[in-house]
Amino acid sequence: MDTNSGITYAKDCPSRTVLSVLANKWSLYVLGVLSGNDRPLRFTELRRHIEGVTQKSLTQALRNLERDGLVSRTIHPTIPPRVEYRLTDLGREAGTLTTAIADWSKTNAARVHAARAAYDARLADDRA
Amino acid sequence: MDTNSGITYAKDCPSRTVLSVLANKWSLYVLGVLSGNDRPLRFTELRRHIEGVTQKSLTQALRNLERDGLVSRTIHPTIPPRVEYRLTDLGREAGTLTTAIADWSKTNAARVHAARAAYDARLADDRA
DNA sequence: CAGAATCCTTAGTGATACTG
DNA sequence: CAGTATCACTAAGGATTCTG
Repeated sequence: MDTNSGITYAKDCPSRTVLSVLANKWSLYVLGVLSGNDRPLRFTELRRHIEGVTQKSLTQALRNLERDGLVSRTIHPTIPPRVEYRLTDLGREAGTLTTAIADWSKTNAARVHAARAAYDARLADDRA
Repeated sequence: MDTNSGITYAKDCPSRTVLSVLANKWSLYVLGVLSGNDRPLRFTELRRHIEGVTQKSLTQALRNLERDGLVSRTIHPTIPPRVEYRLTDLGREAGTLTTAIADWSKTNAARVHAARAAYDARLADDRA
């Protein structure tokens, strides 16, 4: 009997595997960008929209998302090659959620940064 | 002029600083657990609810969340010491969003795992 | 263009021991 | 109890080079 009605995240909880993909810096951005565009995007386009991501990290994020069925990858065997990424239905659902987080982050960034500055100031005081 | 109406995540975008905290494995769980309980939780309680987290990682996650004003930390100067963690108003908002993600992960874990298995099987085929 | 492969640096994680 | 401190280790990330 647990008197606590709250949530417990067990090690083998299947949701944790899913969360590990979503709780990733670049995955969040990829979902965000693809959600914001209804047309499929090419690799370099995607990369242009996510400043600071390296080709390696973006490739990896896209592979993980593809693997989990959130993103589909279409290769057009032309020269030069053309690869397009789009959200699957599953990905669109997830995108809605992660976009909500991104939006919240944007509108509350000031509050968070203020809290952070105050915290850091307090720390500096304590050290002095 | 950009013909693309989509989102771009600039390097200096303030939301990215916020996202870096939320896009963290343990932070998500902490917010989830604290959202699920309306009473404040102690360190070890929190840890019991998040299987597999080390004391170091949990401490770090809690510090980051406290720093960003999402979690408040109350020290009761008793012996033995008693430290309680609770969500701030800001944290409660964020918790709603991250809990939505956790819930989605839980209900869709099967679909994701199926996609993953299919992907891995295809890979194995290609290698053969 | 869209990557794969390589090397290298650093950040994250775990285990252990110690403290107010 | 709720941490801090330290060391060892692994995994993630960056820079660069190469290829169909």
